[in-house]
Amino acid sequence: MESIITRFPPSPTGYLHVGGARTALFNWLYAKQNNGKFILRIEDTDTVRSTQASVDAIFEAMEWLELDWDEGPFFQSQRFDLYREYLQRLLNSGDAYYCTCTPEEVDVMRKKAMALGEKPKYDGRCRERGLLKTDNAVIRFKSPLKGTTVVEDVIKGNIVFQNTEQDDFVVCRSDGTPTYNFVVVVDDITMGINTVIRGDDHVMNTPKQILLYRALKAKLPVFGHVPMVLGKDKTRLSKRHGAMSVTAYRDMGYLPDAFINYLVRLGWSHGDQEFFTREELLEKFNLKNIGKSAGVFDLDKLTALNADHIRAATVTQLALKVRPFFKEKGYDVARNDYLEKVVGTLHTRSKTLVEMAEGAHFYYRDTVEPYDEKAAKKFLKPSVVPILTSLAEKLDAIPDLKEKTQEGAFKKVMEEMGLGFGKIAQPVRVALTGTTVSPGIFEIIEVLGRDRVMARLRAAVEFIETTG
RNA sequence: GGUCCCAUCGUCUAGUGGUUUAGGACGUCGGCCUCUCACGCCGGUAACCCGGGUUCGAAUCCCGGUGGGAUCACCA
Repeated sequence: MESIITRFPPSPTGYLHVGGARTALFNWLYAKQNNGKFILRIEDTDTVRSTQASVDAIFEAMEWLELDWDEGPFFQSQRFDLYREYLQRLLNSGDAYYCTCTPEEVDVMRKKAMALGEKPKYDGRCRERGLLKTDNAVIRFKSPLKGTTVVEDVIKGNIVFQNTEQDDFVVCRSDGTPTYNFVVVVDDITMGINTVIRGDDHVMNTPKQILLYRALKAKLPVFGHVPMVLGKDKTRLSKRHGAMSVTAYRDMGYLPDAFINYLVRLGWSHGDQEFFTREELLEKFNLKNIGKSAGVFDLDKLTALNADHIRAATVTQLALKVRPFFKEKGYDVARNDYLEKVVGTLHTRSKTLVEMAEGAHFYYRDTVEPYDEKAAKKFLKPSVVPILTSLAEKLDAIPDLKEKTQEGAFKKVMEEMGLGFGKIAQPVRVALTGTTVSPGIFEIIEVLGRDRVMARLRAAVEFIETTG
Protein backbone atom coordinates (compact mmCIF):
# COMPACT_ATOMS: atom_id res chain seq x y z
CA MET A 1 0.00 0.00 0.00
CA GLU A 2 1.26 3.46 -0.79
CA SER A 3 2.09 5.52 2.25
CA ILE A 4 -0.16 8.30 3.42
CA ILE A 5 0.83 11.83 2.49
CA THR A 6 -1.19 14.65 4.01
CA ARG A 7 -0.73 18.37 4.12
CA PHE A 8 -1.71 21.48 5.98
CA PRO A 9 -1.95 24.57 3.79
CA PRO A 10 -2.65 27.72 5.80
CA SER A 11 -2.72 31.08 4.12
CA PRO A 12 -0.62 33.57 6.07
CA THR A 13 -3.20 36.27 6.44
CA GLY A 14 -3.51 36.08 10.21
CA TYR A 15 -2.74 33.86 13.15
CA LEU A 16 -3.46 30.14 13.29
CA HIS A 17 -7.00 29.83 14.55
CA VAL A 18 -8.79 27.02 16.30
CA GLY A 19 -10.39 25.52 13.19
CA GLY A 20 -7.11 25.56 11.31
CA ALA A 21 -5.31 23.94 14.20
CA ARG A 22 -7.85 21.17 14.21
CA THR A 23 -7.45 20.31 10.54
CA ALA A 24 -3.69 20.51 10.93
CA LEU A 25 -3.97 18.12 13.83
CA PHE A 26 -6.15 15.63 11.97
CA ASN A 27 -3.73 15.60 9.05
CA TRP A 28 -0.76 15.27 11.35
CA LEU A 29 -2.28 12.43 13.34
CA TYR A 30 -3.36 10.56 10.26
CA ALA A 31 0.03 10.84 8.57
CA LYS A 32 2.02 9.98 11.68
CA GLN A 33 -0.01 6.99 12.71
CA ASN A 34 0.39 5.54 9.24
CA ASN A 35 4.10 6.23 9.03
CA GLY A 36 3.30 8.67 6.29
CA LYS A 37 4.33 12.23 5.63
CA PHE A 38 2.83 15.48 6.78
CA ILE A 39 3.62 18.46 4.58
CA LEU A 40 3.36 22.12 5.45
CA ARG A 41 2.54 24.47 2.61
CA ILE A 42 2.10 28.20 2.91
CA GLU A 43 -0.56 29.48 0.52
CA ASP A 44 0.66 32.98 -0.04
CA THR A 45 -0.44 33.71 -3.58
CA ASP A 46 -2.43 36.63 -2.29
CA THR A 47 0.60 38.87 -1.99
CA VAL A 48 -1.43 41.77 -0.72
CA ARG A 49 -2.85 40.06 2.35
CA SER A 50 0.01 37.67 3.14
CA THR A 51 2.54 38.76 5.74
CA GLN A 52 5.74 37.41 7.21
CA ALA A 53 4.33 38.06 10.67
CA SER A 54 1.51 35.63 9.91
CA VAL A 55 3.95 33.02 8.67
CA ASP A 56 5.87 33.35 11.92
CA ALA A 57 2.67 33.17 13.94
CA ILE A 58 1.74 29.92 12.22
CA PHE A 59 5.14 28.40 12.94
CA GLU A 60 4.90 29.50 16.52
CA ALA A 61 1.50 27.90 16.96
CA MET A 62 2.58 24.67 15.28
CA GLU A 63 5.60 24.55 17.52
CA TRP A 64 3.52 25.03 20.64
CA LEU A 65 1.17 22.25 19.59
CA GLU A 66 4.20 20.12 18.76
CA LEU A 67 2.99 19.41 15.25
CA ASP A 68 6.11 18.82 13.22
CA TRP A 69 6.13 18.49 9.46
CA ASP A 70 8.17 16.13 7.33
CA GLU A 71 8.45 18.35 4.29
CA GLY A 72 8.29 22.04 3.66
CA PRO A 73 7.36 24.65 4.41
CA PHE A 74 6.71 25.22 0.73
CA PHE A 75 5.67 28.66 -0.38
CA GLN A 76 3.31 28.96 -3.31
CA SER A 77 4.76 32.33 -4.12
CA GLN A 78 7.95 30.53 -5.14
CA ARG A 79 6.27 28.05 -7.43
CA PHE A 80 4.85 30.29 -10.14
CA ASP A 81 6.94 28.68 -12.89
CA LEU A 82 5.37 25.35 -12.08
CA TYR A 83 1.87 26.80 -12.20
CA ARG A 84 2.59 28.42 -15.55
CA GLU A 85 3.70 25.08 -16.91
CA TYR A 86 0.50 23.37 -15.81
CA LEU A 87 -1.56 26.25 -17.15
CA GLN A 88 0.03 25.72 -20.53
CA ARG A 89 -0.89 22.05 -20.37
CA LEU A 90 -4.50 22.94 -19.82
CA LEU A 91 -4.39 25.36 -22.73
CA ASN A 92 -2.71 22.79 -24.96
CA SER A 93 -5.23 20.08 -24.20
CA GLY A 94 -8.09 22.45 -24.85
CA ASP A 95 -9.30 22.33 -21.27
CA ALA A 96 -8.80 26.03 -20.80
CA TYR A 97 -9.15 29.16 -22.89
CA TYR A 98 -8.46 32.86 -22.88
CA CYS A 99 -11.31 35.14 -22.04
CA THR A 100 -11.30 38.87 -22.54
CA CYS A 101 -14.48 39.71 -20.71
CA THR A 102 -13.93 42.39 -18.11
CA PRO A 103 -15.01 41.89 -14.51
CA GLU A 104 -17.72 44.46 -15.15
CA GLU A 105 -19.08 42.49 -18.08
CA VAL A 106 -19.12 39.30 -16.05
CA ASP A 107 -20.87 41.13 -13.31
CA VAL A 108 -23.60 42.17 -15.74
CA MET A 109 -24.01 38.52 -16.79
CA ARG A 110 -24.48 37.51 -13.20
CA LYS A 111 -27.03 40.20 -12.55
CA LYS A 112 -28.93 39.28 -15.70
CA ALA A 113 -29.00 35.61 -14.72
CA MET A 114 -30.12 36.53 -11.26
CA ALA A 115 -32.93 38.66 -12.67
CA LEU A 116 -34.11 35.65 -14.66
CA GLY A 117 -34.07 33.62 -11.48
CA GLU A 118 -31.08 31.61 -12.61
CA LYS A 119 -27.81 30.84 -10.95
CA PRO A 120 -25.38 33.73 -11.32
CA LYS A 121 -22.45 32.63 -13.43
CA TYR A 122 -20.20 33.40 -16.33
CA ASP A 123 -22.04 32.56 -19.55
CA GLY A 124 -19.09 31.07 -21.42
CA ARG A 125 -19.19 33.48 -24.31
CA CYS A 126 -15.43 33.28 -24.96
CA ARG A 127 -15.41 29.52 -24.69
CA GLU A 128 -15.31 28.73 -28.37
CA ARG A 129 -13.81 31.95 -29.68
CA GLY A 130 -10.26 30.64 -29.74
CA LEU A 131 -8.90 33.90 -28.36
CA LEU A 132 -5.17 34.38 -28.05
CA LYS A 133 -3.33 35.79 -25.13
CA THR A 134 -3.73 39.51 -24.65
CA ASP A 135 -2.77 41.87 -21.87
CA ASN A 136 -5.97 41.80 -19.92
CA ALA A 137 -7.15 38.27 -20.71
CA VAL A 138 -7.83 35.71 -18.03
CA ILE A 139 -7.66 31.95 -18.49
CA ARG A 140 -10.82 30.02 -17.77
CA PHE A 141 -11.23 26.32 -17.23
CA LYS A 142 -13.54 24.63 -19.72
CA SER A 143 -16.04 22.97 -17.45
CA PRO A 144 -18.14 20.07 -18.72
CA LEU A 145 -21.63 21.18 -19.76
CA LYS A 146 -23.42 18.09 -18.58
CA GLY A 147 -23.07 15.12 -16.31
CA THR A 148 -22.23 15.00 -12.64
CA THR A 149 -19.13 15.17 -10.52
CA VAL A 150 -19.10 13.03 -7.43
CA VAL A 151 -17.01 13.78 -4.38
CA GLU A 152 -16.36 10.53 -2.57
CA ASP A 153 -15.90 11.90 0.89
CA VAL A 154 -14.61 9.53 3.56
CA ILE A 155 -16.38 11.51 6.24
CA LYS A 156 -19.60 12.64 4.60
CA GLY A 157 -20.12 9.96 2.01
CA ASN A 158 -20.77 10.62 -1.66
CA ILE A 159 -21.73 14.14 -2.62
CA VAL A 160 -23.14 14.62 -6.10
CA PHE A 161 -22.84 17.86 -8.03
CA GLN A 162 -24.51 18.65 -11.34
CA ASN A 163 -21.93 19.96 -13.76
CA THR A 164 -24.43 22.49 -15.02
CA GLU A 165 -24.00 24.21 -11.68
CA GLN A 166 -20.39 24.89 -12.49
CA ASP A 167 -19.30 27.78 -14.67
CA ASP A 168 -16.01 28.24 -16.44
CA PHE A 169 -14.04 29.50 -13.49
CA VAL A 170 -10.89 31.55 -13.76
CA VAL A 171 -7.64 29.66 -13.29
CA CYS A 172 -5.34 32.53 -14.17
CA ARG A 173 -5.96 36.19 -13.51
CA SER A 174 -5.37 38.96 -16.01
CA ASP A 175 -2.17 39.85 -14.17
CA GLY A 176 -0.85 36.36 -14.87
CA THR A 177 -1.19 34.96 -11.34
CA PRO A 178 -2.93 31.62 -10.92
CA THR A 179 -5.98 31.26 -8.70
CA TYR A 180 -6.55 29.18 -5.60
CA ASN A 181 -8.38 26.12 -6.90
CA PHE A 182 -5.80 25.69 -9.60
CA VAL A 183 -2.66 26.03 -7.50
CA VAL A 184 -4.03 23.74 -4.84
CA VAL A 185 -4.52 21.00 -7.38
CA VAL A 186 -1.11 21.51 -8.98
CA ASP A 187 0.56 21.48 -5.58
CA ASP A 188 -1.30 18.45 -4.33
CA ILE A 189 -0.47 16.57 -7.50
CA THR A 190 3.20 17.50 -7.57
CA MET A 191 3.69 16.96 -3.84
CA GLY A 192 2.13 13.53 -4.06
CA ILE A 193 -0.66 14.35 -1.62
CA ASN A 194 -3.02 11.38 -1.53
CA THR A 195 -5.16 12.34 1.45
CA VAL A 196 -6.83 15.71 1.74
CA ILE A 197 -8.44 16.37 5.10
CA ARG A 198 -9.77 19.89 5.32
CA GLY A 199 -12.60 22.00 6.63
CA ASP A 200 -16.17 21.67 5.57
CA ASP A 201 -16.03 25.08 3.98
CA HIS A 202 -14.09 23.56 1.10
CA VAL A 203 -16.68 21.07 -0.13
CA MET A 204 -17.93 23.44 -2.80
CA ASN A 205 -14.39 23.77 -4.15
CA THR A 206 -13.92 20.07 -4.42
CA PRO A 207 -15.86 19.38 -7.63
CA LYS A 208 -13.90 22.17 -9.33
CA GLN A 209 -10.69 20.57 -8.17
CA ILE A 210 -11.77 17.12 -9.24
CA LEU A 211 -12.44 18.46 -12.71
CA LEU A 212 -8.94 19.91 -12.74
CA TYR A 213 -7.41 16.60 -11.63
CA ARG A 214 -9.19 14.89 -14.51
CA ALA A 215 -8.12 17.46 -17.07
CA LEU A 216 -4.55 17.08 -15.81
CA LYS A 217 -4.92 13.30 -15.93
CA ALA A 218 -3.88 12.91 -12.32
CA LYS A 219 -5.05 10.44 -9.74
CA LEU A 220 -7.56 11.78 -7.24
CA PRO A 221 -6.62 11.94 -3.58
CA VAL A 222 -8.92 10.72 -0.84
CA PHE A 223 -11.05 13.61 0.36
CA GLY A 224 -12.39 14.07 3.86
CA HIS A 225 -14.20 17.21 4.93
CA VAL A 226 -14.35 17.77 8.65
CA PRO A 227 -17.21 19.79 10.13
CA MET A 228 -16.67 23.32 11.31
CA VAL A 229 -16.03 24.50 14.83
CA LEU A 230 -18.71 26.92 15.91
CA GLY A 231 -19.04 29.47 18.68
CA LYS A 232 -21.53 29.34 21.51
CA ASP A 233 -24.24 30.88 19.35
CA LYS A 234 -23.70 28.19 16.72
CA THR A 235 -22.25 30.53 14.19
CA ARG A 236 -18.80 30.20 12.78
CA LEU A 237 -16.13 30.78 15.40
CA SER A 238 -14.96 34.35 15.30
CA LYS A 239 -13.45 37.04 17.48
CA ARG A 240 -16.77 37.64 19.14
CA HIS A 241 -16.52 34.22 20.70
CA GLY A 242 -13.29 35.00 22.47
CA ALA A 243 -9.83 33.86 21.61
CA MET A 244 -9.33 32.73 18.04
CA SER A 245 -5.59 32.46 17.97
CA VAL A 246 -4.22 29.15 19.10
CA THR A 247 -1.36 30.78 20.93
CA ALA A 248 -3.86 32.71 23.02
CA TYR A 249 -4.71 29.39 24.66
CA ARG A 250 -1.06 28.81 25.39
CA ASP A 251 -0.98 32.21 27.10
CA MET A 252 -4.09 31.37 29.10
CA GLY A 253 -2.22 28.46 30.61
CA TYR A 254 -3.49 25.50 28.66
CA LEU A 255 -1.23 22.54 28.02
CA PRO A 256 -0.70 21.68 24.35
CA ASP A 257 -1.62 18.06 24.98
CA ALA A 258 -4.86 19.10 26.65
CA PHE A 259 -5.62 21.43 23.80
CA ILE A 260 -5.12 18.80 21.11
CA ASN A 261 -7.05 16.29 23.19
CA TYR A 262 -9.96 18.70 23.28
CA LEU A 263 -9.73 19.60 19.61
CA VAL A 264 -9.69 16.00 18.47
CA ARG A 265 -12.47 14.96 20.80
CA LEU A 266 -14.57 17.79 19.39
CA GLY A 267 -15.95 15.93 16.42
CA TRP A 268 -14.25 12.61 16.86
CA SER A 269 -14.85 9.88 19.39
CA HIS A 270 -13.54 6.61 20.63
CA GLY A 271 -16.47 5.23 22.59
CA ASP A 272 -16.83 7.04 25.88
CA GLN A 273 -13.17 7.88 26.34
CA GLU A 274 -12.53 11.55 27.03
CA PHE A 275 -8.92 11.70 28.13
CA PHE A 276 -6.21 10.90 25.60
CA THR A 277 -2.50 11.35 25.76
CA ARG A 278 -0.77 12.31 22.54
CA GLU A 279 0.40 8.72 22.17
CA GLU A 280 -3.10 7.36 22.59
CA LEU A 281 -4.37 9.78 19.99
CA LEU A 282 -1.69 8.63 17.60
CA GLU A 283 -2.75 5.08 18.24
CA LYS A 284 -6.52 5.41 18.24
CA PHE A 285 -7.38 8.27 15.92
CA ASN A 286 -9.18 7.36 12.72
CA LEU A 287 -11.16 9.03 9.98
CA LYS A 288 -14.08 6.69 10.40
CA ASN A 289 -15.17 8.05 13.75
CA ILE A 290 -15.15 11.68 12.77
CA GLY A 291 -18.68 13.00 13.14
CA LYS A 292 -20.67 14.74 10.44
CA SER A 293 -22.09 17.63 12.36
CA ALA A 294 -20.48 20.86 13.43
CA GLY A 295 -19.36 21.27 17.03
CA VAL A 296 -19.52 24.13 19.48
CA PHE A 297 -16.29 25.16 21.11
CA ASP A 298 -16.71 24.93 24.88
CA LEU A 299 -14.08 26.56 27.04
CA ASP A 300 -15.36 24.91 30.22
CA LYS A 301 -14.78 21.48 28.82
CA LEU A 302 -11.33 22.45 27.58
CA THR A 303 -10.54 23.74 31.05
CA ALA A 304 -11.73 20.55 32.72
CA LEU A 305 -9.63 18.50 30.34
CA ASN A 306 -6.68 20.76 31.00
CA ALA A 307 -7.04 20.11 34.73
CA ASP A 308 -6.96 16.39 33.98
CA HIS A 309 -3.80 16.75 31.94
CA ILE A 310 -2.17 18.83 34.63
CA ARG A 311 -2.99 16.17 37.16
CA ALA A 312 -1.62 13.47 34.89
CA ALA A 313 1.66 15.29 34.38
CA THR A 314 4.64 14.83 36.66
CA VAL A 315 5.83 17.69 38.82
CA THR A 316 9.00 17.91 36.77
CA GLN A 317 7.08 18.28 33.53
CA LEU A 318 4.77 20.84 35.04
CA ALA A 319 7.60 22.86 36.49
CA LEU A 320 9.02 23.17 33.02
CA LYS A 321 5.73 24.30 31.54
CA VAL A 322 4.81 26.72 34.28
CA ARG A 323 8.21 28.38 34.36
CA PRO A 324 7.41 31.10 31.80
CA PHE A 325 4.24 31.96 33.71
CA PHE A 326 6.17 32.32 36.95
CA LYS A 327 8.72 34.49 35.20
CA GLU A 328 5.97 36.62 33.77
CA LYS A 329 4.75 37.23 37.31
CA GLY A 330 8.21 38.26 38.35
CA TYR A 331 8.92 35.20 40.48
CA ASP A 332 12.52 34.13 40.88
CA VAL A 333 12.71 30.82 39.07
CA ALA A 334 16.42 30.30 39.47
CA ARG A 335 15.99 27.61 42.13
CA ASN A 336 14.41 24.68 40.38
CA ASP A 337 14.11 22.43 43.41
CA TYR A 338 12.09 25.09 45.17
CA LEU A 339 9.97 25.64 42.09
CA GLU A 340 9.19 21.95 41.95
CA LYS A 341 8.18 21.91 45.60
CA VAL A 342 5.87 24.85 44.99
CA VAL A 343 4.36 23.15 41.97
CA GLY A 344 3.92 20.00 44.02
CA THR A 345 1.58 21.75 46.41
CA LEU A 346 -0.42 23.37 43.60
CA HIS A 347 -0.44 20.35 41.34
CA THR A 348 -3.93 18.95 41.85
CA ARG A 349 -5.60 22.25 42.57
CA SER A 350 -4.89 24.21 39.41
CA LYS A 351 -6.96 24.05 36.26
CA THR A 352 -4.54 26.14 34.22
CA LEU A 353 -0.92 27.19 34.43
CA VAL A 354 -2.05 30.76 34.93
CA GLU A 355 -4.09 29.68 37.92
CA MET A 356 -1.05 27.86 39.24
CA ALA A 357 1.10 30.96 38.89
CA GLU A 358 -1.47 33.03 40.72
CA GLY A 359 -1.74 30.47 43.48
CA ALA A 360 2.03 30.50 43.93
CA HIS A 361 2.19 34.19 44.64
CA PHE A 362 2.72 33.91 48.39
CA TYR A 363 5.66 31.56 47.90
CA TYR A 364 7.55 34.27 46.06
CA ARG A 365 6.75 37.38 48.05
CA ASP A 366 8.97 38.72 50.76
CA THR A 367 5.99 39.77 52.77
CA VAL A 368 2.47 38.63 52.56
CA GLU A 369 1.05 42.04 53.37
CA PRO A 370 -1.20 43.67 52.47
CA TYR A 371 -3.53 40.92 53.57
CA ASP A 372 -6.73 40.20 51.77
CA GLU A 373 -9.08 42.61 53.46
CA LYS A 374 -11.87 40.21 54.27
CA ALA A 375 -9.48 37.49 55.39
CA ALA A 376 -7.68 39.81 57.78
CA LYS A 377 -10.91 41.15 59.20
CA LYS A 378 -12.25 37.71 59.87
CA PHE A 379 -9.18 35.86 61.08
CA LEU A 380 -6.52 38.32 62.24
CA LYS A 381 -8.22 39.42 65.44
CA PRO A 382 -6.65 40.09 68.86
CA SER A 383 -7.95 36.76 70.08
CA VAL A 384 -5.65 34.84 67.77
CA VAL A 385 -2.44 36.47 68.99
CA PRO A 386 -1.83 33.79 71.61
CA ILE A 387 -2.44 31.11 69.02
CA LEU A 388 0.10 32.54 66.63
CA THR A 389 2.77 33.21 69.23
CA SER A 390 2.34 29.82 70.84
CA LEU A 391 2.49 28.02 67.53
CA ALA A 392 5.55 29.97 66.44
CA GLU A 393 7.30 28.95 69.62
CA LYS A 394 6.50 25.30 69.19
CA LEU A 395 7.32 25.16 65.52
CA ASP A 396 10.62 26.84 66.14
CA ALA A 397 11.50 24.09 68.58
CA ILE A 398 11.16 21.44 65.90
CA PRO A 399 14.54 20.78 64.36
CA ASP A 400 13.34 19.44 61.01
CA LEU A 401 10.22 21.26 59.84
CA LYS A 402 8.60 18.62 57.66
CA GLU A 403 4.96 18.02 56.91
CA LYS A 404 4.84 15.07 59.32
CA THR A 405 6.79 16.61 62.17
CA GLN A 406 4.55 19.63 62.57
CA GLU A 407 1.48 17.84 63.76
CA GLY A 408 2.59 17.69 67.35
CA ALA A 409 3.01 21.44 67.54
CA PHE A 410 -0.49 22.02 66.26
CA LYS A 411 -1.90 19.43 68.64
CA LYS A 412 -0.30 21.08 71.60
CA VAL A 413 -1.68 24.46 70.65
CA MET A 414 -5.11 22.92 70.17
CA GLU A 415 -4.98 21.47 73.66
CA GLU A 416 -3.67 24.65 75.23
CA MET A 417 -6.35 26.78 73.65
CA GLY A 418 -9.09 24.24 73.78
CA LEU A 419 -9.81 24.82 70.10
CA GLY A 420 -10.36 22.62 67.08
CA PHE A 421 -7.87 22.45 64.27
CA GLY A 422 -9.93 24.64 62.00
CA LYS A 423 -9.87 27.54 64.43
CA ILE A 424 -6.12 27.46 64.44
CA ALA A 425 -5.40 26.67 60.79
CA GLN A 426 -7.33 29.52 59.25
CA PRO A 427 -5.57 32.38 61.06
CA VAL A 428 -2.26 30.70 60.38
CA ARG A 429 -3.15 30.38 56.70
CA VAL A 430 -3.93 34.06 56.47
CA ALA A 431 -0.73 34.91 58.28
CA LEU A 432 1.36 32.78 55.94
CA THR A 433 -0.38 33.38 52.61
CA GLY A 434 -2.40 36.55 53.03
CA THR A 435 -5.60 34.82 51.96
CA THR A 436 -8.03 32.14 53.07
CA VAL A 437 -7.40 29.94 50.07
CA SER A 438 -4.22 27.93 49.69
CA PRO A 439 -2.74 24.44 49.73
CA GLY A 440 -2.66 22.52 53.00
CA ILE A 441 -1.11 24.22 56.01
CA PHE A 442 1.54 21.59 56.64
CA GLU A 443 2.71 21.60 53.03
CA ILE A 444 2.95 25.35 53.02
CA ILE A 445 5.03 25.45 56.19
CA GLU A 446 7.44 22.88 54.89
CA VAL A 447 7.96 24.62 51.56
CA LEU A 448 8.17 28.09 53.05
CA GLY A 449 10.76 27.01 55.61
CA ARG A 450 11.37 28.06 59.16
CA ASP A 451 12.65 31.58 58.61
CA ARG A 452 9.78 32.78 56.53
CA VAL A 453 7.18 31.03 58.64
CA MET A 454 8.53 32.70 61.77
CA ALA A 455 8.75 36.09 60.10
CA ARG A 456 5.21 35.89 58.76
CA LEU A 457 3.78 34.70 62.04
CA ARG A 458 5.51 37.55 63.79
CA ALA A 459 4.34 40.04 61.17
CA ALA A 460 0.77 38.93 61.63
CA VAL A 461 0.95 39.46 65.37
CA GLU A 462 2.39 42.88 64.80
CA PHE A 463 -0.32 43.65 62.31
CA ILE A 464 -3.01 42.71 64.78
CA GLU A 465 -1.46 44.74 67.53
CA THR A 466 -1.05 47.89 65.49
CA THR A 467 -4.42 47.78 63.76
CA GLY A 468 -6.45 46.12 66.47
C1' G B 1 -32.40 33.03 -3.50
C1' G B 2 -29.51 28.55 -6.02
C1' U B 3 -26.40 24.53 -4.64
C1' C B 4 -24.31 21.45 -0.80
C1' C B 5 -23.97 19.61 4.23
C1' C B 6 -25.96 18.65 9.03
C1' A B 7 -29.79 17.43 13.03
C1' U B 8 -29.40 12.53 20.48
C1' C B 9 -29.40 16.15 27.34
C1' G B 10 -27.38 23.55 27.70
C1' U B 11 -22.41 21.62 25.33
C1' C B 12 -19.07 17.39 23.41
C1' U B 13 -20.69 12.69 22.38
C1' A B 14 -21.95 6.76 22.78
C1' G B 15 -25.55 4.41 20.01
C1' U B 16 -25.25 1.48 13.16
C1' G B 17 -33.43 -2.25 13.76
C1' G B 18 -34.76 -5.50 19.27
C1' U B 19 -29.62 -6.34 24.89
C1' U B 20 -32.08 1.09 26.05
C1' U B 21 -36.52 2.64 31.96
C1' A B 22 -31.28 6.06 25.57
C1' G B 23 -25.01 5.47 28.30
C1' G B 24 -20.52 8.67 29.39
C1' A B 25 -18.13 13.51 29.91
C1' C B 26 -18.38 18.99 30.77
C1' G B 27 -21.86 22.30 33.05
C1' U B 28 -25.53 22.75 36.72
C1' C B 29 -27.99 21.33 41.52
C1' G B 30 -27.67 18.56 46.29
C1' G B 31 -24.75 15.68 49.71
C1' C B 32 -20.23 13.39 51.79
C1' C B 33 -15.02 14.07 52.86
C1' U B 34 -12.22 18.13 55.12
C1' C B 35 -7.53 22.82 58.17
C1' U B 36 -9.69 26.85 53.79
C1' C B 37 -10.39 26.47 48.58
C1' A B 38 -9.90 22.82 45.38
C1' C B 39 -9.39 17.56 44.45
C1' G B 40 -11.99 13.09 45.30
C1' C B 41 -16.50 10.33 46.17
C1' C B 42 -22.01 9.73 46.04
C1' G B 43 -26.60 11.28 44.05
C1' G B 44 -30.10 14.48 41.12
C1' U B 45 -31.25 17.41 36.58
C1' A B 46 -31.51 17.11 31.41
C1' A B 47 -31.93 14.81 24.82
C1' C B 48 -33.48 11.12 20.16
C1' C B 49 -36.39 18.56 15.71
C1' C B 50 -41.52 17.60 13.57
C1' G B 51 -44.74 14.63 10.34
C1' G B 52 -45.43 10.57 7.36
C1' G B 53 -43.96 5.80 5.82
C1' U B 54 -41.00 0.63 5.80
C1' U B 55 -41.06 -3.22 9.74
C1' C B 56 -43.66 -7.78 14.35
C1' G B 57 -40.36 -3.83 16.18
C1' A B 58 -36.91 2.57 14.67
C1' A B 59 -32.84 7.32 17.89
C1' U B 60 -31.17 3.84 14.24
C1' C B 61 -33.80 2.72 7.17
C1' C B 62 -36.87 5.92 3.35
C1' C B 63 -39.66 10.46 2.06
C1' G B 64 -41.39 15.37 3.23
C1' G B 65 -41.18 19.58 6.36
C1' U B 66 -38.64 22.69 9.79
C1' G B 67 -34.25 24.52 11.78
C1' G B 68 -28.97 25.43 11.66
C1' G B 69 -24.45 25.73 8.88
C1' A B 70 -21.36 26.19 4.35
C1' U B 71 -20.77 28.27 -0.36
C1' C B 72 -22.00 31.13 -4.67
C1' A B 73 -14.94 36.25 -6.76
C1' C B 74 -9.73 37.86 -11.53
C1' C B 75 -9.78 35.71 -1.82
C1' A B 76 -7.79 31.58 -0.01
